Formats: sequence, C-alpha cells, structure tokens
Amino acid sequence: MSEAVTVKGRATRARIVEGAAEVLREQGVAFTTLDDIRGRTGTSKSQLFHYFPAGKDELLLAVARFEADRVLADQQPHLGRLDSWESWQQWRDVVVDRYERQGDHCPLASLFLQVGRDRPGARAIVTELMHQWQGQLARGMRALQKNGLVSPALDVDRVAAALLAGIQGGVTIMMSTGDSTHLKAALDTGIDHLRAAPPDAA
Amino acid sequence: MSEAVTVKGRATRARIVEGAAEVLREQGVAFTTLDDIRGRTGTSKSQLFHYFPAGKDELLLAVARFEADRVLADQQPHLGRLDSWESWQQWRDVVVDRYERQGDHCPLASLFLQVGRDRPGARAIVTELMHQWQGQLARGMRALQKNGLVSPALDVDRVAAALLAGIQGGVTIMMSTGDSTHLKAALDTGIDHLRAAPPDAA
DNA sequence: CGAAAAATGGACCAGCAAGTCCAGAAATCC
DNA sequence: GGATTTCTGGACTTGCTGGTCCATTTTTCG
Repeated sequence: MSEAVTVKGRATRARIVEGAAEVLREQGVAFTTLDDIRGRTGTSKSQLFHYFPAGKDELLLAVARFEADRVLADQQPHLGRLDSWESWQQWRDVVVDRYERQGDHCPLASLFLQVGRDRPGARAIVTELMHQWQGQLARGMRALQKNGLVSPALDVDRVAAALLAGIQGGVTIMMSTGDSTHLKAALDTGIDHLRAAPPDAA
Repeated sequence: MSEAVTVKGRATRARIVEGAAEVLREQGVAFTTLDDIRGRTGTSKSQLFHYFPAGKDELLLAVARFEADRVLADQQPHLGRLDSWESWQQWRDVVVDRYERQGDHCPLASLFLQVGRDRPGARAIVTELMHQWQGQLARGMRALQKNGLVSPALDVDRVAAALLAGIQGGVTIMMSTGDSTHLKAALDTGIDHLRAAPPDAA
C-alpha cells in the first residue's frame, strides 16, 4: 500500500498481523473484536487503522494471506520431496500432526465466511493456495511415476485434486467433531490408491 | 420444547426456520440479522423470541438441524440403494448437482462458526450427520461386496470415511473457489478406488 | 359464550464494536 | 538541529443489532 514506512512501522504491522492470527486461531473470527487484537498486540486503535486504513476487513485479509503462507510452509520440506513411499508417509504424518495441533478453529475457513468470499483478493488467496498445494502433490505423484513406483497411466491431476479434497474435508470434519479419523482415512486411502496402481499392472 | 402449541404456532415456527434457512443460504450467517429473517418470514420480533426463547443461537441451531436433515434427504433415494455401479454413478451425479445448485454459502459450515461448535447440540448435529452419511456409504460398499463386485478384503469403514472427507473437502473448495472440479475428482476417484478392488484380485 | 392461554405487533432499550479525530511522541531527512 | 513526516495513544462518536416489554388479537376449550 503506502510505501513510506519506517523499520518500526513494518515491525508494528507484522506484530499486528501475527498477533491477530493468534487470537483468531484461538477464539475464531466471529468472536474476535478489534479490541481483542489491540490487547494481544499492544497497539492502539489508531495504529490498527493506520496500517489497515480500510479497517477490519483489510486486516482479516492480511491475516488470511499470512495463514495461507503458513499452511504450505508447515508441510515443508516434505511436501517438496514426495519422491518415495517413505517421503509420502512422512508428509502424511506431518499433515496429521499439524492439524491435530492447530486448535479447533480453521483460520482460513472462518476468515472467508466473515470477509465474504467475493471480495477481490479473498477468493484469490484460497484459489492460489489450493493451486500451489495441488501442484506440489501432482509433482510428487509424477516423481513416483518417474521412479517407476506408479503407473504412468494414472491421471495425476485428478487424483491430486481428490487427495487435496480429502485433506480439506478431513480437516473440516475434524474441526466440527474433534476427531481426526477422517483426515487420516483420506490421506491413507489416497496413498493406497497410488500404491494400487503399480507400473506393471495389466 | 414447550408442548403447548397450536397448529398455527407450529406453522409459524416452521415458516421461521425455513425462511431463516433461505436467508442464511443467500447471505451467509455473518451478514444476516434477525431483522432480515423477520423481513423474509413476515414475523415480528416477539414471535422470534416466542418460538426461540434463547434467542438467535437457538434459532440458528434449529436451522442447522433443518439443513442437516436436508443434506441426506436430498441424496435419496440413491444414497439408500448403492448396490450397483449404476446406482453409485447416479448418486454421484445427484451430489454434484445438489452442491452446484446450492449458492456459495454452506449453511452448516458457517452456522457452526457462528454458534460455536462447543455448544451442546451443535457438535452433536454435525457428528450425527457425518455418522449417518458415512454409514450409508459403508452400507453401499458392503452391498457391492455382497454382490461380488468388490473384494471382501476392502476396509469398508476406512474407505467410506475417506470418501466422505473427499466430498466435504470438495464442497469446501467449491464454496471458496467456485469450481466443482475437486468435488467431482473426489467422487470419481473414490468410486474408482472401489472398482480397482475386484473380488478376484490376487 | 366466556375465560384462559397462545400468538402477534411493534415500540423501546442497552451494549458493544467499528471507525473517527486530534494531540503528542518519535523517527527521518536535509 | 530544525522541519517534516511517520507513528502512537486514547477519548469519543455513531450505528447497528440482539433482546425486552407490554398491549392487543386470536385461538382453544369447557
């Protein structure tokens, strides 16, 4: 936005976004006020509006961007090296672990319900995230094909899309029910599906 | 709750729930006020609180129950007769169609973000819905096994859980991006997974 | 028909949370 | 070092929304 910021300014802005992300993860968007964020980040009202002139929505969008980055970052380096069965397994464990840890509020999901997904920018964030994520999964599957572990006939893009959907749904269900069974089932069945398509299949 | 209701009373209550469900589907929970619901249902404030003494949350919960019932009902009769490949395919089409129609607000997802999933009752509704849904999928898979179309060795419960997760995630992604590719991929890959496990497999 | 209970209309209240404003402190820059 | 810009503090405003209250109408039922 405005480029005229000092070091201190950038630091404050970052502090606000990170602090807001924490609060939102703990309380959920619907129950978080600007004063909660103020409290957590040790800032004043004017600071909030100084860095996010358009108000709460702009701040929430910034948090969404922040959280979206975290999602993929938390899966690295495994997500980037899905070229053997072991690496897939390791990645699976990291995903399960990450989402079991993360309280029971999905920051991204709720963020978009609040901001409204039509907002320019809002939709783009999710779309981009999904695109990246699916791309990395597909790359991993192609690596398996290259290494002769999976049939070259496999429709990688479709299976990657399905796996991604399974993860999303698994997380959603976990958020609602508190049970990670579905997430694990989606991951394991997804990987099984790859295993069930060996290159020497009839 | 209170049993002393007249025919008119029941009708009004139902009108409120159904009208509220409509508005919520269109605008999303975060942007819907009691006055919106009043407007749509042609009721007064006092009626709202007469039928839902605990206020908005109680009303939202009633809507959630209503929507949860609709979810499974909309998939019938197909969901109840998943005993052949054709019936699975038909069911798949119905699911895709249903969710493509339904605007871009998932009533249930947003409802719980607002009410808070810890509320007694809230969690139960989702859990119960997922349980029923998964149960029907598993029953269908067992029917396939019985009919000699799928290996009896298949871990039906896990695969059903994974398929359910895929559907949820597919819907979630569609809500955010407006694209039903993932939902279709999840359904098709899920069914493929069944097809890939014939009873005469080595 | 008449009393009691249920249903309805709508004015009113209260609190909260987003957003505004301006004065003052700190940094930047020439 | 002084002017200018950025940053910060916090009191204040304002609109909205959930919720209350009571008077009135309608229904029920003996």
